[in-house]
Amino acid sequence: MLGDGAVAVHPSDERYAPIVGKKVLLPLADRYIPIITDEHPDPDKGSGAVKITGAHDFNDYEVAKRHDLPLHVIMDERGRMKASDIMPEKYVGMDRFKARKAVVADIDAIGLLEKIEDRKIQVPMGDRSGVVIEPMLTDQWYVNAEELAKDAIAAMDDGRTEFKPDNWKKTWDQWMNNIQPWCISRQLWWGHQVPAWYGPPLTNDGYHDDSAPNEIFVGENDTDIIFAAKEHYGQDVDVRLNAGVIGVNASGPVGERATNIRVTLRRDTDVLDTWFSSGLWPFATMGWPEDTGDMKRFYPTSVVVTAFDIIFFWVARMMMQGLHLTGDVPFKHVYIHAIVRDEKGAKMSKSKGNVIDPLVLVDKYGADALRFTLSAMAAMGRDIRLSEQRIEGYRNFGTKLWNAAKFAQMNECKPVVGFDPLSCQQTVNKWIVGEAAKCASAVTRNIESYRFNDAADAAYKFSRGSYCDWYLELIKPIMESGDAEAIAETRACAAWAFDQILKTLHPFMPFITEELWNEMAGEDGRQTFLMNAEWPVLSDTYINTQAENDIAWLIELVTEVRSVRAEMNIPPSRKGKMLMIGASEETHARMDTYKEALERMARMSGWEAANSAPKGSIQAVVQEATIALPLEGLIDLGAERLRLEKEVAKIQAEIDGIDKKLANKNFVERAPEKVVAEQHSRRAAFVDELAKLDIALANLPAA
RNA sequence: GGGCGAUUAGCUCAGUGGGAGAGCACUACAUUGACAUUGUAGGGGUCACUGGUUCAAUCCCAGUAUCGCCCA
Repeated sequence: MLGDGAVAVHPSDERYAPIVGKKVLLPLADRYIPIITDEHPDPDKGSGAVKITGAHDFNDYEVAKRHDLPLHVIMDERGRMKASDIMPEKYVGMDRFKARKAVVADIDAIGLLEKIEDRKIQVPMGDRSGVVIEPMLTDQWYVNAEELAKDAIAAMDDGRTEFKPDNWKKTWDQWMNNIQPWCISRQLWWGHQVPAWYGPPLTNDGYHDDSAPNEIFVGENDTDIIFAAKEHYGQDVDVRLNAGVIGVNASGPVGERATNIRVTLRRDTDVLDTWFSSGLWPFATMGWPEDTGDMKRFYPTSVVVTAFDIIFFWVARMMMQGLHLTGDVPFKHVYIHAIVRDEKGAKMSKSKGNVIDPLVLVDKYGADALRFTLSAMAAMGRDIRLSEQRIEGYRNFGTKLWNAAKFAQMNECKPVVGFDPLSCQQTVNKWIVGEAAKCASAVTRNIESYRFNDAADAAYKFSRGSYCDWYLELIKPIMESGDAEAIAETRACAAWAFDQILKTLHPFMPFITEELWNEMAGEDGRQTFLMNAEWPVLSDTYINTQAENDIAWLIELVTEVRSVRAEMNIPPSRKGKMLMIGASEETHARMDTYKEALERMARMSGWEAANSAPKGSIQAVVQEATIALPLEGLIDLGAERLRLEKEVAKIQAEIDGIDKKLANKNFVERAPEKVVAEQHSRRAAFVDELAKLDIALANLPAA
């Protein structure tokens, strides 16, 4: 109340209309203040008249500005009533809480207190101090952000810097185009102190003129400040820098220019906003303003990785200050990564207490499992709702890798210096070399385009799917074959392919891969740490189509046989002969080549060509061939019939779908030839399979 | 009020203008074999809804519903 500058009423409020423009006497302060109209007061609340304390309330400040009301700051930085023209002497020096009570008591004492109502009001509390914060008008330093923003907006517009994913540019634009002056003064004890110094105004005779505002000197260092101060005060003036007192000492006759003037400057006690200092990070850390080698090499840098809520704070500041101070953008790309939310999808926050501590997860599952999970879930433009089960799944993947390494070691697979993947003779080796090449280029491509989930996925599929599930199984027969040359090649190739796994997985699972990298080398050791090893760049010439087709066929055959056996409940322990009906010469050759692998993986005990399936066998179709597994006595013919009929229905549904398409003239005429041809060949394959299944059904004895 | 995004398997999420996927969960079988923190196989989805564009839409466009975030 002591700092009030007016009483405001709503313009539409008839009750007060007659007295608008008049003045009222402010009790205790003994001042007259005007009655004004403004949109701010709510006529339905209380009396409908609001006292305006411009220097101590945000809303009142706006009203005061609109009506050019005086802004009386009534307390000092310790919350004590400050001596001034408007402050009654009684309250000077009084603490804010005591002063409030004293004011109420004094008003009551002079008989002006009508009533006291209990009201809930919002009071800001200091985060660290825990005390009530008083809104208070003070001098602060501002940056003309609108001006600085122009360059930053332009740099984003012309693509000198790009967002990944680019939809964040809309957010950026919206914010940058509505940017407000940036207050950079912070009342903290830590941080970069504002580089501004205040000096007393001097009259010609060398005496302090209290009525004039202080002089302000800004500079990078003490020398600059003193230089600027001498420029202002005169070269003969002794300028001193002192953190506290501001003052002047002089001697000489009054009315003349004094001699021996000594001026003490006081530095602004505020520090710079954290984001102001942080904005300097990309270049201040590299020796700027010197033209250092680091600056040349790393500025602009390639990418800044951050979260979307930091676009406003850090990214914008780095862009504005970087462009202004160095003339160039700080980075080419801004990768906005996902935010990890809690299981309910809420943003984690310390004050909410829903923070998932990564260290707890690391203790539980390992850093690699957590890191891989985050990578695998980091699809561009989407947040992560962290699922512990998924971390657990990838933890198990790490164990899988460890076991694969153990197997390789048991088989004496060690990296061979100078190993040439193209020299491989064994089909499985040719195949895994090609798979490694495809994996490496997929991981590279996806990392470069910030598609980390796809990169993690490609590395996972290769190491787990291709290498562990198939390759290691397929080389077991070779390892047991006694063929020294084939074994030597396979050992070298298995080690080489495992190295590719370690390299491509290293960004996602740095610890276990580094460890295995070291372990796999055996006593010979490695030339470098894995993290310093060369990233795999494997040419497409490593891809061998013949080997691809061979292994694709093998995988299809094994999968198909496993599937029908499982569906027919044939125990894995029961091996059986495989009869190949209508198989090509190539298939016959493949059956011989992979005999051992098939015995192991498809539970086969030898094979032979046949013209038809014997009674009581289960049958499966793989490409051009029908495979019959004569397991009389073990299979339920009724179940086998049902199974085949289900297959037939599935294939028939596919054919029906394709037929529907092909019957559509518009499709045949307007779709690209390639697409139409593809449908025809798909149909042919299905029809072929259907025919074989029909024969298989016909061969079943009636149930 | 303005802007952005989401809606796909029981759960957490990828994905694509022409044949629907992963991890986990679930079911069955398997334990002298690198691996039970396992293996093999299986079940499970009108890709939110309604219109439009297209020979063709889960995908592109518009609208609706629900949810989330940012700004005022």
